[in-house]
Amino acid sequence: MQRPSLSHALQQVAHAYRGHMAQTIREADLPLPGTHVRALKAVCYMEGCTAQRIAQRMRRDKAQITRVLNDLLESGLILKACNPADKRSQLLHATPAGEAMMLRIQAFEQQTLARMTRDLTQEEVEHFIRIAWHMTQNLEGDL
Amino acid sequence: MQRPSLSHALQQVAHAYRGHMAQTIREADLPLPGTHVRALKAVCYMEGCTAQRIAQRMRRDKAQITRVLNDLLESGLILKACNPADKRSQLLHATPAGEAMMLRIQAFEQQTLARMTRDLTQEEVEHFIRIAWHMTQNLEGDL
DNA sequence: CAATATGGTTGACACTGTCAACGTAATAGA
DNA sequence: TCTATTACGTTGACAGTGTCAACCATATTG
Repeated sequence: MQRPSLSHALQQVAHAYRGHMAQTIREADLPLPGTHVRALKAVCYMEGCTAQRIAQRMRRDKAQITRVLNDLLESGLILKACNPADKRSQLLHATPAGEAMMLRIQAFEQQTLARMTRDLTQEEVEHFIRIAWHMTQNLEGDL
Repeated sequence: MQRPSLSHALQQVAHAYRGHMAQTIREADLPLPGTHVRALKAVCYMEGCTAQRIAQRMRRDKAQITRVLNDLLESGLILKACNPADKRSQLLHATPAGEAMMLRIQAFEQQTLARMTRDLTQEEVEHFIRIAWHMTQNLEGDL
């Protein structure tokens, strides 16, 4: 553990991002936890969005996705519709309220991202994203 | 949300790292959650280590640190000793069992980090760490 | 000494994440 | 076609993570 090790740096920045977003959202009286935000984002921006596809995209257990989606459903932010191509699954769509919520949250996210990268160049940020993605791929699959 | 946005990349890589470490440790039958590992690391490598200092370093609530330390105490991995300089606080030390555990876990962590960065240059990793640290700093403090 | 601040503990709670079991529906093979 | 297998979503149970508020004991300051 040198001073800023990779693992430490990773945990800190992820935690800082989560915390900042959570606080921003809380202060705006939008009671929507982080996972819900990410799921709503997926519903808004993925074509033919189903629970399974969200779970794959977020690399999360489908059980968690089910519960999050039910919360969003109860909050009136999304709707489930029959999937004509597969009666087991449901196509997900955002309601107008969901779209509006998404827009507000997007603004907060942009704000957080802007602050986070305020003195970094576009190249540095892209480099960071590329390396993060690379490391994610490297850890994928069985051990 | 372009394809790999900064927030998505960040969440994915942090999640992948956590998951990989957790699985590695679980497969080795070392029932020690991630937070416990990080706290034990702090106890092993910080001079004059107290609960407060761990909380500051990890940027976590001191309540959580208390509980984690009590778990480590019950597992016989650390010891609390009176702090002659301040009777309110306790100096933390790793037991031989704690040191041994730390060594084993360090090996797993090195393994995970090596896999994660296997096709990245030293410069790329250092660049990543520096940017991560920078972003953490940028998000610090009040909103 | 009184007021305040700090280190640590505890209780309560919300959020995150995973596993196993289940019902239903799709699909592949005999 | 009929069965076996696979896939989608749901539910229950549980472990782990993270924070807030209240509290006690000790330090520190005025």
